Amino acid sequence: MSTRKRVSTIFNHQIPQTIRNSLHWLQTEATHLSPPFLPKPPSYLATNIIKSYFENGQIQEAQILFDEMPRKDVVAWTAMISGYNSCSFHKRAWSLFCAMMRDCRGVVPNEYTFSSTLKACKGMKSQFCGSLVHGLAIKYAMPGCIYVDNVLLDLYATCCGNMDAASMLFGEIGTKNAVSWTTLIAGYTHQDDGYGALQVFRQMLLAGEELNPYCISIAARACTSIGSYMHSKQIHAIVVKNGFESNTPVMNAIMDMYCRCGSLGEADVCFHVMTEKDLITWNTLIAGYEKSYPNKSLKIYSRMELEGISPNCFTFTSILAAVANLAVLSFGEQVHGLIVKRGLEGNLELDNALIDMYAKCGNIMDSRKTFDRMPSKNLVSWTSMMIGYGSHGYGKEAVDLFDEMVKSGIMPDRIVFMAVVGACSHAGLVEEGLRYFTSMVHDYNIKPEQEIYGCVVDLLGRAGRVEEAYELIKSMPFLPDETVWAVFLGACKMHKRPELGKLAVSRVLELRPGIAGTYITLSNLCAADGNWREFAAARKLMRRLGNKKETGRSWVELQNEIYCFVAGDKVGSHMEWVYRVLEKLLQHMKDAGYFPELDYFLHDLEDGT
DNA sequence: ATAGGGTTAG
Repeated sequence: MSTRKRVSTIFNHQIPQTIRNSLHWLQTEATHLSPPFLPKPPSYLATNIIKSYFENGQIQEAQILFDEMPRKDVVAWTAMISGYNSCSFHKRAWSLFCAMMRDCRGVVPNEYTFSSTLKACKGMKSQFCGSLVHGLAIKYAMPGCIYVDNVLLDLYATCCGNMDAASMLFGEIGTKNAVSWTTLIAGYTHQDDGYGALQVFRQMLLAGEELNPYCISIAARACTSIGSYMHSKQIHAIVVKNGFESNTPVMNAIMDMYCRCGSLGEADVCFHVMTEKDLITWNTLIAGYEKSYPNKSLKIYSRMELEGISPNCFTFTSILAAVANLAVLSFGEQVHGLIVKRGLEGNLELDNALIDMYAKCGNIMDSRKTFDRMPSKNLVSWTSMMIGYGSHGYGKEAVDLFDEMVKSGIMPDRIVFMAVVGACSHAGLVEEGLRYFTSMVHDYNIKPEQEIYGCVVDLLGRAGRVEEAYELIKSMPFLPDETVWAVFLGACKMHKRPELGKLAVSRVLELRPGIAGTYITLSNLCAADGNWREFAAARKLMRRLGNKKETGRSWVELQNEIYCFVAGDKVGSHMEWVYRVLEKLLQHMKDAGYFPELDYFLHDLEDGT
């Protein structure tokens, strides 16, 4: 059925048969009627219909009706602009605004038009269009209208990340309302500046502005980015005090906040107390457990299915991440199956999660297949694929992928540089890795921070260029943190450099005391050096700490069973098999010309750690 | 008749 035909069918259903003719008649012929007899202008009706078309997702129908309107007033134009916004066709909304301004019939935009158009600019993430409209808005004397002011604020804060401009605009708003405050706070959280956000939140409370659910959930989000338990508790208290405990979106934000500052227990309590859970409630808890207790994530998911709640893309992204953490390929394949069955294939974020899952479960081929199948990729897709290649030792592939990505016009960020340098590091491609590091700083003007320095130190360190790594650390434009020293320590250990190693240990201990693993490394370094007195001292220090290094566990999956074991394990009926497999592996290793490094292994074992 | 702020992922 052609679209035009469908339009008339819908007309027949929704409004009387004659309406289309009447519309036309009213607009062309009825203008001579005197006021008391003048019916409501016909464009009211048409505009209403346009609105309801958009609400039902019938976009083409709306456009056709609009095109047929003989006289388009500003309200009709604005309804079209906001309609296109509502279905995320921001570019269409923008071109409608341009068309309206070009229209020779001289339609004058009003405050509604400006707020809708500015929203479209935000949707397009176009600072350029935004400034343009800002200028026009000033020309039409729009600032002063709170709706226009707020969306301008939103544009500068959330879309351009220009908090200076945003604060200035905020200061210029004469009578701020709750939306102004929330928008400013949201801008700070968007910049990951939780402290800035909470500061504004505090000012808002001091200014006597009344609290509302929107603003509470955004404040909770600010806490999330700080990761502070104390602040979280305070926000939760505000929720209780103001009686927002029954507001589902607010409680979702509170749960998310607890999950992200590591208080899963508190999140769980909130979850059980909530009487009205929505899909986001479930998704939040599943995502919360994904990192530290992936199996629990899966359990919550199955309970969700039992309660008849239908999962969406968000749910499956977290589930895939949980499966990736468990590294059980057969689970991952099942989840992939579920996604296909639910018809959720082709979602960008899901595909990204699939790339990551297959790589972490050891199936790099299916990672690549997913990657190649994607109709459009974003930076995360490329990065996930590179990380996958890196962890599988395919440095060359990662490097090629990086170059291909740049050629396809995607702008690299610091994380993708970490991915490619990391991949070079694991594959021994030292020169390439250094080249990317230099390129990041010089060609892309990205300021290096701790993490990327850690990657480069690792790159040099692994390759045995320990001195160079040390020089790099010394030349860093800020004080290296414990992660950088820990990476360096690994290199010293690997290449038997006890002197530099001890230096690294002392730095790590200064910056982050209380980690048993550091003492173990220290003692091993002393042992390798033959210095048994220092060895004993290090071990003693560690015991006084009373904090045991978490046992390193290994597992194999055989015929739907997972067999878990630790070094030196003797119990369990399956251990006999484990040792048999181990012997085979050792033989393969030796055949390939590798010999086990026992130095450190023995000492680690001795403590029963 | 047309306009507003709150869940992903490397």
